Amino acid sequence: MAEVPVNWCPALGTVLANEEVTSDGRSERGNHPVYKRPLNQWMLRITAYAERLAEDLELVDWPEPIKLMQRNWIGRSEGAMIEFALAPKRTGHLSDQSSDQAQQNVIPVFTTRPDTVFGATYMVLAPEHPLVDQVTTDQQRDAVSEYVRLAASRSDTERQIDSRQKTGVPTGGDAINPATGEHIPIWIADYVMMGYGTGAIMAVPGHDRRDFEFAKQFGLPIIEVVKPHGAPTPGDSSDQAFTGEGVGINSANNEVSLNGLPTREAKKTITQWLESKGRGQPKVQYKLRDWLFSRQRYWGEPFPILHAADGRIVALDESELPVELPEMNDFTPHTSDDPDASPRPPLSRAPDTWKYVERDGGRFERELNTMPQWAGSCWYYLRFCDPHNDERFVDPTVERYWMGERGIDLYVGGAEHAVLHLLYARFWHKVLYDLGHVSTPEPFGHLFNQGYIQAYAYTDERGIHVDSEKVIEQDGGYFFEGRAVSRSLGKMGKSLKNAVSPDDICEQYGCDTLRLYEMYMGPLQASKPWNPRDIIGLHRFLQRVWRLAVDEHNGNPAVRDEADPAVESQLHRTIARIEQDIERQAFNTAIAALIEFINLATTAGGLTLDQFQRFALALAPFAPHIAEELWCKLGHKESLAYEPWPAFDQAMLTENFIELPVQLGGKVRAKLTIPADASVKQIEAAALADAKVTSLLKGKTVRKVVVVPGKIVNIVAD
RNA sequence: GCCGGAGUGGCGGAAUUGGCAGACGCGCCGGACUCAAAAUCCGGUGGAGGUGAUACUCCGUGUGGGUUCGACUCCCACCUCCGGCACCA
Repeated sequence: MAEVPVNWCPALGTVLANEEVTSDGRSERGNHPVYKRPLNQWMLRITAYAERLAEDLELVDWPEPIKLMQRNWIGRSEGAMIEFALAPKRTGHLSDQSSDQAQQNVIPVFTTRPDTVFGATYMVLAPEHPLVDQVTTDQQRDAVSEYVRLAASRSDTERQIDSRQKTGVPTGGDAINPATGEHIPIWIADYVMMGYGTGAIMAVPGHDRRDFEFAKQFGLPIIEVVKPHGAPTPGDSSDQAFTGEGVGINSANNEVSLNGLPTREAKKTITQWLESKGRGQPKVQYKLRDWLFSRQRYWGEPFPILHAADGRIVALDESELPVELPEMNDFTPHTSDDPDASPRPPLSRAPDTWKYVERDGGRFERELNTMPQWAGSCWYYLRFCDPHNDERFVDPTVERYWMGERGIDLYVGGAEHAVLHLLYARFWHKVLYDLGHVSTPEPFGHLFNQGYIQAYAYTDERGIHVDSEKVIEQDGGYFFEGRAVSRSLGKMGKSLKNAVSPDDICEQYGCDTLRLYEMYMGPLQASKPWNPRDIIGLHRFLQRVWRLAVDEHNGNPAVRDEADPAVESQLHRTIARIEQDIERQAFNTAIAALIEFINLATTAGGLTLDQFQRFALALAPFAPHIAEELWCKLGHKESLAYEPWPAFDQAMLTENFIELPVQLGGKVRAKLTIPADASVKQIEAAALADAKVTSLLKGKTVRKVVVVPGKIVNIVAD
């Protein structure tokens, strides 16, 4: 538990994790403004697993973009921690300070480019940095306080929006560059974040874009200490910083020189030297922050924690678990528009019988915050393996059976969970793995990302989204409550107010049709627009199936006695196609195969009982209800769910004769019907003998004949 | 700005390994059935030219180049859209 700056969302009445706040400073759910403010909250130390969370991505079969998003979020960077000593204040009285503070007269910074330390011409502290007060001189105190006050009043979002123009003020204090021994000024500026590294930087304007902009703005010295490989001379006073790797220049003192060293070696050399002087050491830094784990919500797992009157925090005994939520009439969160409203967890209104616990003669108050929704999703997949076990959350044998060698075989989920659920669950799983409760280091062996469903969204003249269900189209424009709105395509959901309830479609067409439509829209991994107009096609398909199978007048099965050979072989082909398509998660083409088959069967005059049974089994994964109904109509008492997948005969898939296109110079000019097993020589002879081909080749010389059996013939002639 | 993904008919999409671009569905057009409509069934449907109709010809997978007998598919450069991150030192 720690008092830390957290993301407070008054409109939701709760605090949120970093991962739940969008880059424009709003809540991921609901799109409400989020404010930073210090609060005492529970945190989970996910940072302790940063290294393994990044590294173990190599163990899993996941889409590369998702792995990349996690790696970026974890943000591992290698560099060095370097200590800059504070110089005695020019006008100050260092002796005034207590020895305690004097010992802390050093500012540690993290840098990925320790090799540029000779070019560090100033330092910058974040406005919130604890040393700001100490380094500031009396002359600068007013300016600094004013800047700090201003920075605090601006939200992160504002800080980002104004980021083009750098701002800052000098503190008047100096630090000593450990490499050059020179005094360099210490500034404060909000382009340095308190939340990353140490909240302070060494500024190397010659080789960092941001430092360069800042130095230009405030006329600070720029020294070049790295030149690009192969560059003849140290650069002129260039108009931008060289941030790449190169060769060290202007970088030597009496003990160490980086001149002539390539960046990689220079880093190593200078870090070793700094370490020998007790001024630094190698360091791996992560962007990942600890996970804010408290919410001011009713619906969340209560913490098994008690607070004593004297402030002590004690955990409940295992025998007292689980803590169940109290019955409450009003469990709504306390929401507000006021950024300064204080969080009031709904459980603060719980009955005293729940809220207070007597123990050893003392009265304890239960923790009133609850866990976020992610707590459940971090381990539900384990519980699903063994849901009725009342001894353990999952039996080890059962866990090994289901979670196998590398976790869940196929986990389907959207990319929006990349740095939320998929990161959190991996973290918990690793903790459980370390504690010996699960057998694999990773929970999800194979991840498949389905695409987003997109839908039209509408914004009014203020750019605010309006309920798309209430938008009407008129004279080629779109209107909401009489006002013109503009249309765009976006991810369907609450934030764009363009969600469509599937209930209406179920109502109108049935859920088999809905299911078919969703699968038929396109590839599972692709984002695709929701277009209700297309639904009718799938509904027609199911109706055609039913009409073909059942006599409309008496409701009896309508089957023929003799199988049509063309239909029979097409059925084998269809089953084979569906098998392959399911294997590669191409449900859209599998359904196309089913439709093609039914179209053929309709034209051919129906199916036999046996054919219909096989068809029903092939249809079942896509339209389970109607397939069951069909199965029943065909005379079965038991569900088809227990039937094996219909077999197909490989021999039925191969044809005796095939049609082979013949190209002349890459353009199809003729078609050949030849035995499927014809040799290359035979195909070539047949192609050259074709009447159309010979007429087109008249007066030309054949240069080359390319024959790809079963595919194509291409004749090159001039 | 950086990192990812994607651009194919009027629309959603197909083309499994470099081998007939546009499967299948929607929409649209025409026909059958009907007093009529709906539903259903049958046929047509990338564009341009061409024909009495059939033939047939040219163009065509975001743009420009390249590799190849052959490119939606591979390579280079660019454009547009979507997603993520964004002063991370």
